[in-house]
Amino acid sequence: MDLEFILLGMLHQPASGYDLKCDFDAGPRYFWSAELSQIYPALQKMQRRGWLRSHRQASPHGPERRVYVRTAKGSRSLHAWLRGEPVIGTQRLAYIGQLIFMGELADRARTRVFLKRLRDRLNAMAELLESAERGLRAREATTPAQPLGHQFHELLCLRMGIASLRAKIAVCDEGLRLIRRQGPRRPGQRGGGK
Amino acid sequence: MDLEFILLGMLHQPASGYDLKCDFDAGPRYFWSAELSQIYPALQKMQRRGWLRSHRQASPHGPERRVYVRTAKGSRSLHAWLRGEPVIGTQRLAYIGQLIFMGELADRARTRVFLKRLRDRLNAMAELLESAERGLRAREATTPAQPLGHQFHELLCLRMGIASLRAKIAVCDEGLRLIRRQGPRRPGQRGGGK
DNA sequence: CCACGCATGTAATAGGTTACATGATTTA
DNA sequence: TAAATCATGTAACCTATTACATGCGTGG
Repeated sequence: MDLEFILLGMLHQPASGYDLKCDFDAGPRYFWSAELSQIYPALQKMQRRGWLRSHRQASPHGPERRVYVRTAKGSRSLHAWLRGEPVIGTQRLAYIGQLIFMGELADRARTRVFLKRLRDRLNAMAELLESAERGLRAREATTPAQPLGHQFHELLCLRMGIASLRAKIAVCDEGLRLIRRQGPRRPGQRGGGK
Repeated sequence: MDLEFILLGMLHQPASGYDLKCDFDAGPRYFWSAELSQIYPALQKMQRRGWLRSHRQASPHGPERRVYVRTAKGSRSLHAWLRGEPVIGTQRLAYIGQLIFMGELADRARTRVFLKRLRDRLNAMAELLESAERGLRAREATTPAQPLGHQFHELLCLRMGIASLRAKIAVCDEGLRLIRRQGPRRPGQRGGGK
């Protein structure tokens, strides 16, 4: 259900299924993702329900496109969702599970490598969002935009993603510092040194 | 697949499907969740694969329990997963979608209410994790534990969750401040005043 | 001509939630 | 005795990923 509302939101201007997939992959949509094989049937279903209209359109680069347009009914559905309670949704952060259970290996070198790799991954995501933020700020400088309009909301979302990632990265670094402070011991070696 | 490894990790000591479900609901497992109807078949499948053994055991509180124990083969599988790359997994944060598209409503009172509610929800989760952290630190004070053992890893995970939530809450507050600074205008009213 | 990007779809499978069926023990 | 907690499971459904099928247009 939520996917449909998100597609509805992304259709503030007409777009094809392919366009929407590109939007999902474009980084700022870090909070959700979907495959084409999920998007196409969803759009068809939404059209049957009267939330969208569509028409075929020639493409300059390839085969004919099917462009979807949101109807008034679709807008009403979206707005009802927006006015509702915040939908928390689900997280499946397998890396947290790996980190919790990694104590079992009792191998601080492993934990160190893991934390470094995790930090790198999180950092790469953060940099993506940060470049999107810079892009948004640049657009803001040229076009004035209304005081608390779309750009304000998009900026908040980006900052939330960035802040969350940076906070996690800081905890990785904290963990790495603690390991370093304990000195380089291999598994099997028993502790005792200050 | 990841669910199975997480169950394997949770089975560092023998447990029933019901026990594991309680663990998932107990907060510290904020990063993942599963229903009983998913857990029971998963355990059966893992037993068929030789990762677990199980035996029936009378319960003092109700019907007979089926208690699962991890085998050496199960431990090897888990450890291979732990030594592998960090698994990023998926997020489906519908509330970020709501916030992005909320610009369309052009109703700052709505955005304000939404941000307040979101902050409250995130705060409730953070408090849950913080109480788990206090509990862990209390246990740490009594039992010494090895330098970088299970408690170290669990603490890192808790801190990561807490830090991420607190960072998001700070962005909510930042958004609320910006809205307040713009003064209380209703939708339809056009901006302009400094 | 082949690889790549553009473009739309279906089929098979895996992962996850909600609803249902059953029954024991404890507590109000 | 009714409700709550403990306990295990299946069935139906929804959501999501991977694999497959098709075909246009551009550039090497």
